[in-house]
Amino acid sequence: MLSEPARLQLICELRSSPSDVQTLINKTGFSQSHISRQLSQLSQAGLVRSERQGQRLIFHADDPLVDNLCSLVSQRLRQNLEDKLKTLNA
Amino acid sequence: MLSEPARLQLICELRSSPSDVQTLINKTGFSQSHISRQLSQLSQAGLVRSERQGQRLIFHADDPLVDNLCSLVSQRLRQNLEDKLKTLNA
DNA sequence: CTCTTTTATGACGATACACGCATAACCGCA
DNA sequence: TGCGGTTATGCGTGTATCGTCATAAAAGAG
Repeated sequence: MLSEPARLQLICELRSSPSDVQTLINKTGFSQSHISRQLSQLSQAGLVRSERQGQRLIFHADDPLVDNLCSLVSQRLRQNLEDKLKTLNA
Repeated sequence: MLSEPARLQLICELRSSPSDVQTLINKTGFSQSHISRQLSQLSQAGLVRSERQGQRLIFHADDPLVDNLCSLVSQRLRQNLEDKLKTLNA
């Protein structure tokens, strides 16, 4: 799920603040249909849930699993970059 | 890296035991060139390292990051399946 | 140095899927 | 129930990348 840039971007937006599809369209520039499809996948994977608020659906992404995965990977990326810097400076 | 079935399979084999490319060919059925390419990607990502032993390269996959990621995801998958079972039984 | 074995790479077909358009299905509201 | 606005889906296209074959490059053995 997180290996697809669009999905990752969507889930990042949703983690910073739950929002409806229109907001996601504005923030990401993707088409409505594309966003809807990706959200459907994320929802089926349990990484996103939706809650109706009046006419629209508000999507949430409050699964701690994503936090854990991201911190592991980002930590590794940081370390890799630091190593490359060191070899450049040497 | 782990989202690609071939790469995931390769890294799983390597985690159970370090081996050379010929062994990986036998175990996975992929072509030599394909395995070489995927190993190159995995190596660039730091998930695999190679060590020469006589004529051949022995590839290792002893990065704890993979363990951590896999345990997180497998735990979630297990939970999801259990939930589905419960809703089926109910 | 040459030969042989092992690994890496260029080229290319096949396939999967991202992405948008058009449209259908859905749902709250009057 | 009909309407307006929101989300889902069928379909087509384009692109990335998987995977193989042929071949080059690399490195140990003789």
